Amino acid sequence: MPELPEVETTKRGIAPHILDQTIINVIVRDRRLRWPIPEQLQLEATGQKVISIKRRGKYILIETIAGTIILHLGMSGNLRILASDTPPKKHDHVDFIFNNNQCLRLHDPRRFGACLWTTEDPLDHKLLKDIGPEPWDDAFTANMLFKRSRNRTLAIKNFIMDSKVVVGVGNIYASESLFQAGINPETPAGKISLNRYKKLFIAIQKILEKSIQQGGTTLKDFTNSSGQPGYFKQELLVYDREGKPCVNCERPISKVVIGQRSSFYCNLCQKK
DNA sequence: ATGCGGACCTGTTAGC
DNA sequence: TGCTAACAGGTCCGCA
Repeated sequence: MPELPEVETTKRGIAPHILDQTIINVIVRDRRLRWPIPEQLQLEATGQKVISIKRRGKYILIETIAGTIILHLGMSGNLRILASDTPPKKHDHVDFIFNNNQCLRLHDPRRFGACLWTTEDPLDHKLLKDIGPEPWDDAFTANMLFKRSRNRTLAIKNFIMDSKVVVGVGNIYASESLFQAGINPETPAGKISLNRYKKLFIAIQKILEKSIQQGGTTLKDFTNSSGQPGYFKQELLVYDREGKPCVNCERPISKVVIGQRSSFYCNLCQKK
């Protein structure tokens, strides 16, 4: 479900409800996520006040003095702010109950998500320490993409989806940014010129920004922390538009599987 | 080091 | 209508 814009939308939605609030209870109903929810989380987060809510890549970090809750929504997760007495539904894995009577609830049917606890600097955590720059970091540039891609043979789509290269470009926005940049998704990353990487760099930033403004993309079931959908779907130019006319040339949009993921592109507007 | 494929899951939809 | 197969927004890990 969530790519970076959806995670950012979620973060912005929950932050005002839980910042400076104290966690009075952590209710774990189903520990089974990508990794089991640690018991230490319940023991050590209970009684702690939230001092900041951050996002790094697709991870949401809820910081307290004692440690940090690391959340990942995986493919199907969402976080909701609810009244603390709202009855749980299927796949509601964990509730954080706050002193203001609010409940932050993690729901994740496919269980690819994560809910972890660290007492170290979360950026040093195993899952976070080696990930690449944010799309708006100074470290993320066209030049960096160009240099890092030299001698790489993998498809450009897989290259930009590699979280060690840049975080936050998931399957939807990878297709969209490559369309915007006029690059065929199967092009070997190492064969793309600096000029084309400049276009791609701009496209990635622009698309992610725009999607965040629209509250993310709802394909079927993404909702923000209040249960509202995102509106970026109406701006998708190629994703899930196989056979429909290209907005530039009206040729039907093609679909190809790259790295086991569906990829959409215009065979005329996007060159290898 | 790089690149690929499998693995982890459930729910929904497409197709017979 | 009902069964089955394919597919879905992520990403870690092991192997060649």
